[in-house]
Amino acid sequence: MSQESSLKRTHYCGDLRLTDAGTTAQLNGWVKRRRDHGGVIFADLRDRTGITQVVFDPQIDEKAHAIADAVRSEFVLNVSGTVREREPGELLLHADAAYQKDLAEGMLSPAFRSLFSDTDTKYTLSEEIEVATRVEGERWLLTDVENNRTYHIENEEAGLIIYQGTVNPELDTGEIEIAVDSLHILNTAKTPPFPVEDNIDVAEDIRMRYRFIDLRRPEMQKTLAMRHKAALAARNYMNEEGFLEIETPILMNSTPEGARDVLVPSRHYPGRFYALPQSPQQFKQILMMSGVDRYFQIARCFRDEDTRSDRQLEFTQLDIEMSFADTDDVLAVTEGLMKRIFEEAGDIPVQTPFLRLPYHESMARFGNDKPDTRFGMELTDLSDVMADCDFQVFARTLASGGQVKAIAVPGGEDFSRKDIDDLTAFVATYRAKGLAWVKVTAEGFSSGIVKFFTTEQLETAQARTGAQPGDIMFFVADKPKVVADALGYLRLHLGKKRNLIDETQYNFLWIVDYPLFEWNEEENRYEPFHHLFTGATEATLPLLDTDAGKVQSQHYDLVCNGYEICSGSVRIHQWDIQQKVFDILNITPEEVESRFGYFIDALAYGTPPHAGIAPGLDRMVMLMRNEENIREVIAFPKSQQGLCPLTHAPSVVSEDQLEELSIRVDADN
RNA sequence: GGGCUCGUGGCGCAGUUUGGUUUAGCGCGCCUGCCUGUCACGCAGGAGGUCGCGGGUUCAAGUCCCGUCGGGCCCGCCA
Repeated sequence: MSQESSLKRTHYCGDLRLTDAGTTAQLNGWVKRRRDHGGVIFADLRDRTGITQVVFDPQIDEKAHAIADAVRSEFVLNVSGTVREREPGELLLHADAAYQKDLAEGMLSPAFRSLFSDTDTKYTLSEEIEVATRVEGERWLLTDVENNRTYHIENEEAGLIIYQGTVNPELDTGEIEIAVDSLHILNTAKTPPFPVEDNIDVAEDIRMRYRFIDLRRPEMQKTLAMRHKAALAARNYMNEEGFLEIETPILMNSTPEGARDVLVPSRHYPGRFYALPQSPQQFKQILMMSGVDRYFQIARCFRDEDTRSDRQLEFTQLDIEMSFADTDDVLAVTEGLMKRIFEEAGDIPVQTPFLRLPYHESMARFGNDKPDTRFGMELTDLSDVMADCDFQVFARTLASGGQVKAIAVPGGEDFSRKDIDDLTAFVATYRAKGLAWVKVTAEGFSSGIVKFFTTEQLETAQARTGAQPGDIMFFVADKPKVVADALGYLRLHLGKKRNLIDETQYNFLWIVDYPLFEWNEEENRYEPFHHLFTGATEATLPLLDTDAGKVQSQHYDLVCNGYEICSGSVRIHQWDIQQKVFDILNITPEEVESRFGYFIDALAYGTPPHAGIAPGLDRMVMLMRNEENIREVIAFPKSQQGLCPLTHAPSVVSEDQLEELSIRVDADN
């Protein structure tokens, strides 16, 4: 047998079960931990599927045992041997469920101790006892440190069941082990900077610097596998629905609209640059003009803007476009896609169709267009009742065209002065100048500002916010945008902080009926609310000529648990309407020609009505994995400053390379 | 572009407020030895630190000041 074939594994480390006992098996993997008992050595062998305990016993193979002496964490091993049943958990005794308290507190009562010694004096517990809770209220591991003995305790209907044995109920493979008769150390390893296990407390930059070790952790392997499954589910679904996967260029033209482009210098054309796609928007529309009918692509997109915990310089979208389709068609396909991905990759049941919420209603009730609807605390408008109140902050704001809105926080009566100060600082980041509050107590309203309001005003506030005795009402008075931001983010902040959110819930929600244009106060002109090629609803199309601000677009966003996960629209496919949009936006024919010439030209050669959408893969995986940080679901993410912690990209290039590109670097920057 | 925050053995932290009894401490990990049933093994012993970097104040700086680099969160930005 060649070396290569002799190392071929028969199973993955997570595969073996009791039914395999008696057979032989060969495993490859990394050593999670080695436990040397002098006479016998245990090691937990890990690969991406799980862990199997391997035993090096000199009575089985003296040579393997001798080699195992040198084995350390993260060594790469090949082992073969017999799959052996572990000693089953020997039932030791039953105990009353009342002893749960002993276990929870880790302080064993004399009565609990005597249970052990009454069974058999050899089980007498020493003074040094460690209790580890495996599952709260259900399973514990009790270790008698001095006697070096371990007991598994389970809470079942009959009470606590205590057993002793070598089965490890924590491992899927815990009923067997491998009695090793042959060991090859395939490679040694330096001591890892942190242990390869879940729930480690290690700074993110350390994890990123050693990402190849970090990714070995079971949770990370799970994420990588889920990401793969999500992409696979999407591909299969789109294929079944008749979509063609087509690649579009990574090197394309810079578009001055929108986010900053990531630029790539051209060697053939000094001073000219390619841009990496912010999305394949124009190409996918051209594919519709090209008769492709239904297109999709798992597309890498690039936006050179500062990152956030849910934003990266490069990210992945499931880019979709379909011809002869309207809003309902796109939403239906997307709902099916979400159902398929979340159920297949995340094992998360999804009910379709999704609710549709008009943009203005979302803004009014939640302060933004990506509401987390897993909890209440909705925003309520009090502008009408507060207009003639004696609280000058409110009255003056309202007199100058502002707004007063409020939310009620359940159980917020216990907020201290400092809590409220902290929350005031929190809303200040959204430019709110203050945060007024009134507590609702059993005795009535309580706050320094109660005297400025009539009872009727406060009762109306209570009725509208739904505040109950024991709650607190927070008010913000300002320009509508500030009120929406401040209270919207305060709602989210408190929802998380006060544990009002059911983490197991997935609330999918369409946001629809967006305006087509947004008025830019400073520059005194309209701007596209989304992009230049978004179509208008048929009903509001005539307003293009009369009142552009009131035109509704055929744009839609899909929101889940506070994250925008898809964004799309029915596109403009008629030249005359596109022209009107350019006119309203004051884009001159010369500009149109130079920026979108090819696109406008194509539009005139028989463009079918078409519509599309782009679900964000990263955010979907974040949601399914319950992660709040996008870096957790990307194999090799960049830091907040856009650096690759592993390769240190971007890097300085040679003078020769720069010269070829006709680029001179300003050394001061 | 801006605000906040962190940086102390391999990792996680304490010490910095008010400069000096701290020889910079603790837990984990690591190394050596012992141990045949552990799975967070145990026991005994041991090694390991330019306190991010540079400058300054001072008799004296991990601690105070200035600058700088790096990580994170957020605002702006992200059609």
